[in-house]
Amino acid sequence: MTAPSLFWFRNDLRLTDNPALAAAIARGAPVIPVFIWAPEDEGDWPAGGATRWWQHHSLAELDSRLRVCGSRLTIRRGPASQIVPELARETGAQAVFWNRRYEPALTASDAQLKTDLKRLGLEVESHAANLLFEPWTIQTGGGTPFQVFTPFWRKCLAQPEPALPHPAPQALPAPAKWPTTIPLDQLELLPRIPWDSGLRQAWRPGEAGALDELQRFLKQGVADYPVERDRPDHVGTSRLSPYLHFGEIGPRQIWHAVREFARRTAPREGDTVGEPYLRQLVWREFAFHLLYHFPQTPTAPLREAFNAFPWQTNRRALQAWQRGQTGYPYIDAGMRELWHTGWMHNRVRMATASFLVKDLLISWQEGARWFWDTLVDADLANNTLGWQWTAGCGADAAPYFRVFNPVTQATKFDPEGVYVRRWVPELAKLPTKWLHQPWDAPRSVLADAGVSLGKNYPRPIVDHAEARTLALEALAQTQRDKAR
DNA sequence: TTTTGAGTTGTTCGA
DNA sequence: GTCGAACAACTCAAA
Repeated sequence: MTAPSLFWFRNDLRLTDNPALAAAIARGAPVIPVFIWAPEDEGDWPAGGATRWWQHHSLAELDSRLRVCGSRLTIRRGPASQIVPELARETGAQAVFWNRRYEPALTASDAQLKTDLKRLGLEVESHAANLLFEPWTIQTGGGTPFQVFTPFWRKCLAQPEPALPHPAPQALPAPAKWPTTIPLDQLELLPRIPWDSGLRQAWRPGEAGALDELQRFLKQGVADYPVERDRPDHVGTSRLSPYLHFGEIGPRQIWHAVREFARRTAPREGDTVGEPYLRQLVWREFAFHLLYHFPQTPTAPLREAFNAFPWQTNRRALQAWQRGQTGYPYIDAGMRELWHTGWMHNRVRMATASFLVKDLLISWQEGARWFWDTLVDADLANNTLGWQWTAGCGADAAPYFRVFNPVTQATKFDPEGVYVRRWVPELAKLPTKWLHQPWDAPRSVLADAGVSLGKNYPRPIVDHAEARTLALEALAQTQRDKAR
């Protein structure tokens, strides 16, 4: 009887295009798929509530998919440095397979574990699955990491095309005896008080959900993406971010599906259907590249001048922002969409982030923490890049004078107010003309719409024009201090 | 080494 | 109402 192999599932909860899993199967020995729940291994970034919810359902779906292949998922509780060697001993496994992770704490612990396992006489194989280009493979001509997106993008395009995705295995060879598993419920990933109904309505975690979403996007979204992606009131984006985060779909699958779609629908030379979307996919690559090369950035600004920025501590304002009670309907709509569905349209993420950082002068780290806890797609690399970009302290950041105007953004990207009415129902009856700035509405209009400012909807917690001036002064000061 | 061109997503003001 | 310029200066990447 051949000794089995362990396959350790992490952020690659899929059977399709899973190279380490394919390699484990190809080894010819029985394969034992394992998942280890170990929040303590995640360092300063243990999974937030929305992430835990998704994780639970994703694992359930993965287990049923594995069962179709004659296999099953073994679940254990961490830390992984202990559990993996323990499981190897228990099952008599000779080899361990996994796909690589790229977050600083995790690359370090994976490297350590690899060394430890080899010392125990085990074979260990790690594979590339979750990025198109691993962070160390893309370099400037000078051999340094990129800090500006466009040259990074061009360099990526100059690489050989990412490999074609592996097909999903039909079957996994089962061991003679399965190790014991913890029941999924015992991980207690689901909320005790049931606040997750909005999430359940909005999402179907798991590989099948991911593939359906990709098909939906190819059919209805990708061609109009350059315009439609800016409309939070439409479904114009891919909505693949949570699936990508958990690895229920791999970037290579998306890359080649989009390329193939573009070839079929626009066979002309030089046509760029799909390219704007692929560019966004490469922004994700850029985020991982930056996090890998600048591992301090989840908590520290890349531009050190910002260490001296006079961020305010204001619990009441922070809370108003978190709860969608700022008095700016577009901002509140976004924050409530986030709370309700675990996701927010990217257009609105920028506006809400800009509001926290520039209107309230609350640090981007506070915002990043809140997003981390509430997003189903919470991802250290993307979250860090996004917040530092908005705050103006990151790589390739927005110029400091770029302050989003919550009313202008709303009228531009939610022109009929569909988005705001969906998430801020207390304003639903306001005419569109006043919807995005109810404080300017005539009293009679407010009364007719049943809106009583300060009672059933707040007055603005700051005056945007004043806040903008203050922010610009503080930011200009930071620039001057640095220059000195 | 030095130089040059360029850089995701905006807003406001004044002509 | 529309449009272009100003809002800074810096740093990156490549020639």
